[in-house]
Amino acid sequence: MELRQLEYFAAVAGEKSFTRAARRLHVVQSAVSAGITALERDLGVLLLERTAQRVRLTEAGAAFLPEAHAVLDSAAIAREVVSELSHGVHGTAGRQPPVHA
Amino acid sequence: MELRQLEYFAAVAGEKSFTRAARRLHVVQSAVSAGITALERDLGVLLLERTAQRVRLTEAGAAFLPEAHAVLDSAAIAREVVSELSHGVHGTAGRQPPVHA
DNA sequence: TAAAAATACTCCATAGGTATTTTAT
DNA sequence: ATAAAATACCTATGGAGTATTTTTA
Repeated sequence: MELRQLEYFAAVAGEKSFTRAARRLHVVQSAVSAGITALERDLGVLLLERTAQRVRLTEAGAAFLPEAHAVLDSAAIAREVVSELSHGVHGTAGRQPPVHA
Repeated sequence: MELRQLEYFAAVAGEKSFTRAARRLHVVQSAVSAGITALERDLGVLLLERTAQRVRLTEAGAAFLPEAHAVLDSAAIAREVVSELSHGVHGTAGRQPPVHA
């Protein structure tokens, strides 16, 4: 499992399309296809049902999607924490306000 | 940021040693060194202070460590969710009990 | 036939291994 | 002299791109 693959999966699930997801991710459609396939192979389950002109979540995909988002969210927070540190925010009062505040 | 790098970082932080972390991870010491360096370059901060015979967390490293664990934990949960599904657990009652129950 | 996903290929980045060097005790 | 991390080098894997094929509505 790789963070990039989770991003691809979340994008495809959101767009319900490999092609549109690829556009949004600024990569090529075949890269998204390969990434999702690799993730599915790694997990040992199908996440997406590809019926031409429509992409649907499988049961496993539906269960996995919120977890994938959770991983991506925590990764974003991890990055923010050090970013804030190196930008001079040292207090431990609150976490969300990313820029202003 | 990659999950593998977070595993390396967590292991080094836990062992306070690149060499012992490498043993625990079943990879070679230079791989851990390279992985941590890549993570530090990606984040733009030093995470570990290497003084011969001792590895210490920097301030940024100390702040990052619990977040790294959070990412790894959520990734493990994501994996479990689909694993449980494909092993016949369909109910949505509770999450923790991984095997028995 | 049109739109979308999969596949075949090529290229390049990088992860990991071995061996060596550097550094501090 | 020892122990540990960094570095140099090599190889293999795989990620992403281009082009093409397959599929189905």
